[in-house]
Amino acid sequence: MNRIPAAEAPNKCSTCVLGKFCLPLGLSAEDADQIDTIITERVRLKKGETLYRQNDPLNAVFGVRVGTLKTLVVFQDGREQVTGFHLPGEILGLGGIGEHHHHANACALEDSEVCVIQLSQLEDLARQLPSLQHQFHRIMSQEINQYRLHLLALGSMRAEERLANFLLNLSSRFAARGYSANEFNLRMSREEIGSYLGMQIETVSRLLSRFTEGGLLQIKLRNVRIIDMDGLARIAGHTAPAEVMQPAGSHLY
Amino acid sequence: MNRIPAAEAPNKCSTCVLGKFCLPLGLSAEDADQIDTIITERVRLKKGETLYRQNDPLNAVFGVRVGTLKTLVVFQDGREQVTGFHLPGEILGLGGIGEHHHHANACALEDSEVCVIQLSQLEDLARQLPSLQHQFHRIMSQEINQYRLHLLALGSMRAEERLANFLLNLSSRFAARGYSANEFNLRMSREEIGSYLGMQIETVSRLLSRFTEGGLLQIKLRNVRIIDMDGLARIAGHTAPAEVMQPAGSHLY
DNA sequence: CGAGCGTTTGAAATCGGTCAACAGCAGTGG
DNA sequence: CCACTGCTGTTGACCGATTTCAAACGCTCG
Repeated sequence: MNRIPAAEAPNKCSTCVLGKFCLPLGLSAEDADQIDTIITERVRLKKGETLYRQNDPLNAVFGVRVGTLKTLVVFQDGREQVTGFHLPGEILGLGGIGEHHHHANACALEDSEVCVIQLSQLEDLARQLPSLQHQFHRIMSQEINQYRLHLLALGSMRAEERLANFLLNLSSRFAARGYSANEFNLRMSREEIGSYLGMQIETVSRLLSRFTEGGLLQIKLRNVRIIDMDGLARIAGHTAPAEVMQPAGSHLY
Repeated sequence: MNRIPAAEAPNKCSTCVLGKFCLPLGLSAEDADQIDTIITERVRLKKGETLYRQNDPLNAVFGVRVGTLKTLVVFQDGREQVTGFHLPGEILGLGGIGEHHHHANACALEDSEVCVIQLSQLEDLARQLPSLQHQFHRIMSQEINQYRLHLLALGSMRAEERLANFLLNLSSRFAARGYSANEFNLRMSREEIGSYLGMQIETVSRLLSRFTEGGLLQIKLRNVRIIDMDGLARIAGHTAPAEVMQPAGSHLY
């Protein structure tokens, strides 16, 4: 792990291309400049290095600048589960804010770099800038929502649906960042995918083979090429919660 | 649904017995008084009534005052999943703050009453009161954490473990509110439990029977009496994430 | 008292897990 | 450059947990 003082870090939040995924979203230029004052440093991680561990005291949250990280929880009995994969612009560590301790281990899947956001300074600044306060709440809420979708997948989808969903989700996140939606490299192993999706590594492998046989995609080790996006979406099934038609007058809030 | 203006509502946050689970936690008496000014009204719900629906615009979040509610998500294809059961003192609606729309339907499992917390006023007040800002973040973080635990259960536990966990979780929440940890009435049906835990209603029923045969508990319809808390905990298995021993010097945050 | 719902129980089918063997690629060192 | 080794991923056979289908039971409420 390699700490870089902010002074030596040439890139600022106010000009960062990831702004639209990250903390500065929706802030005016002046407000975004203020954020630069609280990003005290950045951290470089080599593949496999750990950013924080569960139960570590939490003084900061982290914005992914470069690379990919996974978060995973280790249980008393040694079992572990991957709880998320984090791409550039996404913020790590929010789940532990309440208890001032991290709830998961964060580990780099490839050489990565994260911005350190000191929490106390963020909270101070959020009191000055309603737009930042709002964005901070938005990001926490987004985190809740992401867990919620993952939870829905684990609770109500079959393995095949979960995996199709996972691939589509990755695809759209890459696309949002300007990469190809149809071809990308997985940064994680089959084991990590399986852990994340609540299935065994063999099941992941078998399903990927089945998708390939069905002409939905081509996969060679970690290189994925999606051939039939619609077909995959059809398998993914009930991806999104329904847009409910509102029975008039039946609800007030 | 029955709205009650604050003027007619005798109970205040500052004196509410649920304060230690709810918004006022950790606030000084003066700060808690301030909260009273933003709780504009309360809402009474009859069993089965809906407080809000997914996609409803979100202007307020809700503290459960009396009763129990469930939140559930309906998918495009009609399938639905229960995402949470909410006891007095718990706050509903946080997941939707970011998008200003509710992500789930909230529905009363029994006659209930909730406090309406106007979001814009809460955010204004949070800028004035650091302790409230902090508590608000704590509550959102707690929500993240709750989803996280549920997610871990769905992703890495067998049906038996999930159900044992669920019962223990309910038990401790009742106990925290001053009710018996060993005997309580479920407010939800087998169907709702199954949906929440990602299993079929028949599986719930069979497992409950198995627990009864094993001398772990007695259950008659919705009345549960836990006989062997330790035995149940043993089945629940890896309930909690491990308290990781920290290898010295290997992490900075 | 009967209807209807929620719950329990049984039997058969299926999905996914477990165990085991093997293939393929990567890195190491001779 | 090529064996050797180890790790990751694939595939097959079998097993078990959970689902599915079906039927019966027993509250609760009109």
